[in-house]
Amino acid sequence: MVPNIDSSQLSERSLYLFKSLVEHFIEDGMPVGSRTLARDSKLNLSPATIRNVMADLEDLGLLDSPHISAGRVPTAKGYRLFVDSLLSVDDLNSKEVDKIARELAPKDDVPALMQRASSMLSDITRLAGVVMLPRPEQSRLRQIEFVALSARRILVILVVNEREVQNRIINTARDFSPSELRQVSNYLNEIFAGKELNYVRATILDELEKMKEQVNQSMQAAIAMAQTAFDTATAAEPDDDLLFSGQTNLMDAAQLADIDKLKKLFESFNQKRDILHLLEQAINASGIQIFIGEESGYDVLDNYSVVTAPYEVDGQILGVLGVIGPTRMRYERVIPIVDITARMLGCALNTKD
Amino acid sequence: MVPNIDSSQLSERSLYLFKSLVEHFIEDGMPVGSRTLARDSKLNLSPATIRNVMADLEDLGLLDSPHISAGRVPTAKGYRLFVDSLLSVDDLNSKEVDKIARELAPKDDVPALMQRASSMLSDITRLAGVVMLPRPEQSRLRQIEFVALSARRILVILVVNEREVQNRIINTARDFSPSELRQVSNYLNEIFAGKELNYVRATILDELEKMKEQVNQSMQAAIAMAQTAFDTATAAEPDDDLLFSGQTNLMDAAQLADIDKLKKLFESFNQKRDILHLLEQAINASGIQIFIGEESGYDVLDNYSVVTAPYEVDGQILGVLGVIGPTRMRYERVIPIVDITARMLGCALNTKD
DNA sequence: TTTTGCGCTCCCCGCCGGAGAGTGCTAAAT
DNA sequence: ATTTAGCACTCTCCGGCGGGGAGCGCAAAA
Repeated sequence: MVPNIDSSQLSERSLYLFKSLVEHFIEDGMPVGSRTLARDSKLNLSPATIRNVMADLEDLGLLDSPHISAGRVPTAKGYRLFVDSLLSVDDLNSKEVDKIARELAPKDDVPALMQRASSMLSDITRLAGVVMLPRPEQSRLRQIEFVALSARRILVILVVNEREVQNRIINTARDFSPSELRQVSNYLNEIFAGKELNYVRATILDELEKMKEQVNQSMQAAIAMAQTAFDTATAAEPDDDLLFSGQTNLMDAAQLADIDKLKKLFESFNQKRDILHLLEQAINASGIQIFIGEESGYDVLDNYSVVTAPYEVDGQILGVLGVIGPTRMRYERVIPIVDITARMLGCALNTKD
Repeated sequence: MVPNIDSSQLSERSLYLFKSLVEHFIEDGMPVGSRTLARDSKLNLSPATIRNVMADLEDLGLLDSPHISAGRVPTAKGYRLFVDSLLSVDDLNSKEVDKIARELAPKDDVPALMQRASSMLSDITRLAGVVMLPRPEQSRLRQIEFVALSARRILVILVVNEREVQNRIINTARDFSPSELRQVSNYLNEIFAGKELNYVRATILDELEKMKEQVNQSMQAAIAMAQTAFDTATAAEPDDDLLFSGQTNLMDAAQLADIDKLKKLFESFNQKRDILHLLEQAINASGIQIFIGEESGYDVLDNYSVVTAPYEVDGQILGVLGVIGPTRMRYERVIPIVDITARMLGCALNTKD
């Protein structure tokens, strides 16, 4: 892999021209020629000079030409340099900031809030939005309750993280009386409240072992029953952790050959696996993260870019959100939108506690 | 609107030719000419004769030709006649039946089962699958419980229809003691168990009024509190009642102009409104229902057909499922698949009770 | 170092012309 | 009265051709 280009390796003039070229291309999607660039840039240079510069930039792998006489187009590496060193980020339209703030008012439950955030992102950027839900590993058990539905069917309720509620219905081998159930829930709440779900699941059997002599038979059976509840509860949502929206925005300019790539992209949205892995990479890098084209390593993302930002509460990163669109996107607009949406989502989650 | 054609209005020969034409077109998507038809149909007729017949069929509005010299293509009305009177339905490949049966084994909770059914449909038909979740109006309250999370936050649990559980967290104006909560839930369970959710919501205030003198103050407050729970519970899922899958299957042959129509279709999947209305029409017509092209009245569905079947438990229709694809689909395959999936889903829902 | 001039390459578009597929019509055949 | 054969006609779908336009690279001049 050829190394990325650092802006210090290039003359000011080259950088300036490169920047206007990229901006120009992002604007109207056509390969940019030396004439156009000469006309539009304020430097008074002839097309020939600019051709020389562009030839150099092409040698560095920043530009490419679709065919020998067709103007230049930025490569993925070119976009990389552009967003890393040359981008002047827009101030956000205050109307848009207001809109985000309004939509992300902390009035809903968590899933609805996430859904909102995703729709937000896609609406404002006119691209596809994605939100990774807070990772269940960080879920702490707050309270557990049992409700007897009938003799042998018990509803197990897990209150997690102050706000989320999960429940499972369990068919038991024998009856449990209400007082037994109350006893078990008291016992479990005492030991496990505030602990991580995964920890609870892992240790609940050990506990049972330890308690073998101290508690009575029925209690043991009840705890074993509770364990199956945890097993299903913690294992049950491996695929429900990404929220997409606005995929149709990507169908706007899609032409002939693109449709096939787009189909593959949509399919990877459905399978979620690739996108999830990508976002997981972004979760630890604090701040905006940008994956450009094939450099992400996932070839469904060839010609598409992903702009992400983690959202956090009390400095604790809960998840990642972002936007997916063609590499040729208006980064200077998209970046602040993703950024502020992540912040506001953090706020919304915070004030709810 | 021109009336639909009844098969009795046409000669046997016309019908036979029409049928082979439609089958041929469904097979390979190209307009069918008189030569091809003459060759393939077992009748020994010359192309010229067949041209005459086709001209008649075109006059009746069953066929259309893209341009003057391009063979014929069925119109929506043509497809209508085809599926109503001419279709010979395939026996289903037993491997596929097995697959459906296996996937719809009643091991999951209801939402997962529905999701499975939808994926099923799209996988086997290679079209888009859709499942309408059981209508909440038919939900009967089975049990209501309160769990105190903290002084002023109460978790309300509604057990509905034996298997579904809904819950809401309510912030209350004042504290409620556990015993108060138990009192209220006992009271409500006594009165409302087995009643429809909407009925409960509508009458809970009246009840409160009636009881004004008979019960104490705290009880009244508690019931009022419970009402807010019902309001959110019954009003909260107006958009979460359709499950799509396999949309990407529709991107297969989509060409140039189609991409725009397809985008509109996808958008209407997201908004759900139109499709929901359509499926609601199908809920009362028992058995397979087919909407062909623009005859559905929704112009996003121009050039697309929807094949639906209601699914039921104990003769009680719970919802509708189906498949969406181009009008040019293999009805003889799709229809039995939708049919059997609906039946099996009914079974799966049944054995769970 | 920059510009000018020039020749070259390639895309795009419209045009033409022929092949192919299919039609409609008329007149002949059954 | 049907059915068929024959024929002229209409359209689409290439492939080839050619000019215009955009843009490049290179070399020589400024």
